[in-house]
Amino acid sequence: MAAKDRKTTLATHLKHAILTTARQPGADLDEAAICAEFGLSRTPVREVFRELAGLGYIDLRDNRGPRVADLTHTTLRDFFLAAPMIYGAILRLAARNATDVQIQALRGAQERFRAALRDGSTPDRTLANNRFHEITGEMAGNIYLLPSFHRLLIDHARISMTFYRPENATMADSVAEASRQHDAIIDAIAARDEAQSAQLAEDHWNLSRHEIERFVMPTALEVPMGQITRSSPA
Amino acid sequence: MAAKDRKTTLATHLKHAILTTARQPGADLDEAAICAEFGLSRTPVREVFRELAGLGYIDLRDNRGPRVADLTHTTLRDFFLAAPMIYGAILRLAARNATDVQIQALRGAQERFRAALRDGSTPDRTLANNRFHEITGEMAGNIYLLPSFHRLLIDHARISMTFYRPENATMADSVAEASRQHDAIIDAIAARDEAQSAQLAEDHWNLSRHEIERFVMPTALEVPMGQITRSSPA
DNA sequence: CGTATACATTCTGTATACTATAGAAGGCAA
DNA sequence: TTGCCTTCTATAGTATACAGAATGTATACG
Repeated sequence: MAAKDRKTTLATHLKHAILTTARQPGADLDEAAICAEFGLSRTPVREVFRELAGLGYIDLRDNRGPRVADLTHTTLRDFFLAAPMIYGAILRLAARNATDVQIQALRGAQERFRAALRDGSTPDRTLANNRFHEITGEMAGNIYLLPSFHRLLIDHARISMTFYRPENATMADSVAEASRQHDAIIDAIAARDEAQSAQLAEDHWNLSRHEIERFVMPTALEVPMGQITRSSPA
Repeated sequence: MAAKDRKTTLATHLKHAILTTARQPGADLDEAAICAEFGLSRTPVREVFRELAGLGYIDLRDNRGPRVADLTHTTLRDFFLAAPMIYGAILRLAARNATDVQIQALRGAQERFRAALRDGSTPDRTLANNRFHEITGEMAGNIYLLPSFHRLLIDHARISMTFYRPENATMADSVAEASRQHDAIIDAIAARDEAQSAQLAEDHWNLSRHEIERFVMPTALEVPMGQITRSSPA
């Protein structure tokens, strides 16, 4: 019995570590080390690897250790193309199909998100936000859209790690605005207002896109030539 | 070396068998039997199971044997909602991103599809058609859309098995029309005409949808009451 | 005669031992 | 000295044995 628990623990640990970039994109996963750390033999560990690979968290290569899924400028471009469409569809369907129980779950997730904004760490905020959107996916309940949606959420979370770190007033404003949008999304879903829900998906995406653009193209350092010691994070 | 080949053989065998409904939706997979048939021990077989589960071919349940992914009225409803959007996006991106090599590959796939229509079996046609569309997915090359696209293709293939069996003139016409649409799709992609490509996706989907509707709601048997011996296939 | 419980059998899950392969390092030859 | 080939080592992959869970059947009791 304990073994199955350890296996689940490992899977959720890896998911969280990858979503929060505690394990960074492209990082190698050491099978032996993980076996030791979680008290599992190689077989179940490898099965977890395959499972996470199917979900898009990690990449498997033949005769080589698995790696955390990469996150490059190419994938980011794909992300910008796919996200608005999928997010819109998911929230529209969420408004159409959500059950009362799910709406309560979404309210709970938003409560935890707000709590994380108040007094949580950056990973806490990212995971809470991720959970909120995962629930909207469960509400939509379309088995064909969910796999793409989940992959988008994975990379959205990883990018978010940079901007749920409210280092300045602008970011703090954005995060507060995102939280307000979450509330509006809950209301639209509860009211079964598909059009409004889709509109909010677009708004929420635009806000996020703004942050992502700032992540990709950060404002240049305003330092006179010759004084720069390190370039801005890629 | 041979073992890895057998593993690959098993994976492709299962994929084909599931796509062509040789293994029917919901059917149990007997681990021991498959081990014996493909000369593999349980470990690699189970890894293949997990891989196929990630791709959407089969479902895994705890402490129970795996099953071929189900195909019910619920999933069919999801299919109708998601397919037009994803197919449209994929073909639009295919027109945008296709390389010359890929276009040649698509031409080859269409050639094989035509050959299968001429003198192939129903599974041959289904697999050839599946391959054609898989290549369009490769052309689009958007890692976030592909997982959903692949799941749609799996179930599209399984449904197609009923209507690539040209039992009457209407079906034969539809299949011929589908083939012509494939040609048009190749032309649109080669011409980098995104709008035309998206339009053809919609046309192609509508044709397919027509067949699927006939699959779901077959025309009632025109037999006087009291003479019916067996109902039409579900 | 029906139902419930206990036991047995079968199958899923895990651990460990063994095999194969890829990468690295060192040696030999040019 | 450098380039290539060979060998060695570390790691991925496979097989098998063992443990545990679930289901089905049989028997006993109500």
